[in-house]
Amino acid sequence: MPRVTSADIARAAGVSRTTVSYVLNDTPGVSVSGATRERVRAVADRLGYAPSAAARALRRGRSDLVVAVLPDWPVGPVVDDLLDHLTDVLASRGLFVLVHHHRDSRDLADLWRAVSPLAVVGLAPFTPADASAMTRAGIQVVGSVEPGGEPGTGDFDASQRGIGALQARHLAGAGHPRLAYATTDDPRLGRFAAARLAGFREACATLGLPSPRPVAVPVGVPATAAVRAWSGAGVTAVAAYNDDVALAVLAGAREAGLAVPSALAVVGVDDSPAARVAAPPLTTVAQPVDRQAEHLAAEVLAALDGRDTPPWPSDGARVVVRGSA
Amino acid sequence: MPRVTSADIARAAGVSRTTVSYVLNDTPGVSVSGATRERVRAVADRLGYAPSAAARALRRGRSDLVVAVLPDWPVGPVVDDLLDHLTDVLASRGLFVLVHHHRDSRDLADLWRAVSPLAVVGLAPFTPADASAMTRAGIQVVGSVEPGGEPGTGDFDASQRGIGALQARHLAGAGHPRLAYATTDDPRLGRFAAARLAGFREACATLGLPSPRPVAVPVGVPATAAVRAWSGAGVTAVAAYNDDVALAVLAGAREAGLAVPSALAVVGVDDSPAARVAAPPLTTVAQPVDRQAEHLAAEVLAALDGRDTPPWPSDGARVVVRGSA
DNA sequence: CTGAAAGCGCTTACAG
DNA sequence: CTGAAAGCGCTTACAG
Repeated sequence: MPRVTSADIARAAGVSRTTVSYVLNDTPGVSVSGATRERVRAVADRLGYAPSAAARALRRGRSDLVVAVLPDWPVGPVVDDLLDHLTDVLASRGLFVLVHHHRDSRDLADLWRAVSPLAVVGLAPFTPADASAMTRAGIQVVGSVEPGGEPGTGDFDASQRGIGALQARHLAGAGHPRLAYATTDDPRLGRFAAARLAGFREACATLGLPSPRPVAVPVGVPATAAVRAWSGAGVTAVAAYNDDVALAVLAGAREAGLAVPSALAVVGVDDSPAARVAAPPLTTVAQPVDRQAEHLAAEVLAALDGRDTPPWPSDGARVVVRGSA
Repeated sequence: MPRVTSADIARAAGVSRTTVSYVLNDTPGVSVSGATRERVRAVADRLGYAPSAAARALRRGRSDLVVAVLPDWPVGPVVDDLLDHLTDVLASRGLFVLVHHHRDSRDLADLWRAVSPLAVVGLAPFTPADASAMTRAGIQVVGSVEPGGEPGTGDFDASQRGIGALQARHLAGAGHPRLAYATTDDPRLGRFAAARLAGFREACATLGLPSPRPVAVPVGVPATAAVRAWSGAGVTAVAAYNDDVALAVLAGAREAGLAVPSALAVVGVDDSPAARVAAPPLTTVAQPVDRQAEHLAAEVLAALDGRDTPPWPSDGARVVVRGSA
């Protein structure tokens, strides 16, 4: 069966397509008699009419879509929250958020052949090439772009580094002279983990502490060997890439018979539910997801309205002190 | 600046729009001279041409989009994996998967005004109304539909119930005569949690055990009171909605001074990294995400090709026995 | 081997 | 208050 179009509605309702459009879109400033309105709606309903998104977008010259591009690594619970929030905020402007899991190796350009979003939100920095291609295609780009393709710059990386620095300062503030860093063994997390580590090491340097080499700790298995090695090297505190890694360190300490936090202090990132009920409860870094989401939404709205983008919320992450450090 | 169109390319390259389309789409069966091909591509590149997805879709009568609709509740780590996988598999057919976090209250119909997917994958059952509206709009619907709007039927619910049943059988098999069920306190999880609970209670009945009333256990805080109540009522084993809830029960047992599993056995769902390194390591139910994703992809492909949909993988979830039960 | 033309389904000035 | 017509940008039969 062929698709039901607005012409079908018009014919069946005995009006023009113009009127159908006016009624179905509640176009302001036009007056259509109540009876006609009702008839058009009834017919549309009866025929199961669904307007063509493609035709709408083509004619209007824009869509109501915002695409959020997720990076090539496991994002963790924080990002899901963030996307939910973003969806809610943009919904109030009639926009729909669609998320693309950018795991495959295809070029983003291919995606834009399939969908024309009004704006794109990057949860990880875009390459300059991707960013300029999108801009030229008339898509608003929100989220950071690596200037010159070099990591380590931009708001996004800055905020990640801030997290690492927070961990270092907390641990140093508790009097630990020798820190370790437990990073992830997931290769996809490369640059994300790198930013947190970099912030951690910079802070160590600033504090006059030795900058540790990172140790890769797989999640879901007790990091017993790593804990023993640290213990042997005089390390009394370790910062982890995230809570899952921190939990693996905690389990390693348990296996190795090291008391936490007296013999080994541990601090994670994410403030996950599991971290809150660990033994001992995990000290961790919490990111203000709500504020981040609101900021992202504000950036999208600003870009669409041609206003200047608001500055990043500065005082974002904070240490949640619990039992482990 | 106005959008660059294929007409601009044609003009600049001194060819017709037909030729531009042939070259840029690598249309098979047409022969365009190598020189022309090169020139067209060069011009398109120089001008930063990006074809209009809307026009393409309108003309072709279909898009290359598959929208996955996430339900109104926190999905957990399993679903992220599943979506990544689905994205990969469908990419090999030139399809793009876009995820919609269906948290807002808007009708799905509104979404279809903004985007016309080829198919929609529901990670939770669709209402019959939504399903039929999508079908009438020419969208292939994959994933279960509630027949008559009643929960509890369909492949999806069946598989969720299987999880609850698995927990009950495992606990009963270990000789526990009196079981408890710890459900989530998240109101959004309503029917999802309900399906697991229903499966659990049915299995209890079949096994001749009393069917417990569920107790809501918030995640991230030790469920000490709940544990004490169970203990006082002679309960020696509890099944949890998921690992986060199970971890909260574990923490409650710790606080209440109950040894796990000897005084209280606990079994979760998800096989999360945190569960694997808990103290004691959590016994849990693992779902075969890869197989589920492959099945979902197969369903989409079958729907698009007009073939019959393959049956659900039957032997899905399994208990991973660790230290807690 | 290449081009002129039709048409996908909508919205919106414009004319009555 | 309502309708005829143009045009968004593409692809693809069709004609040369």
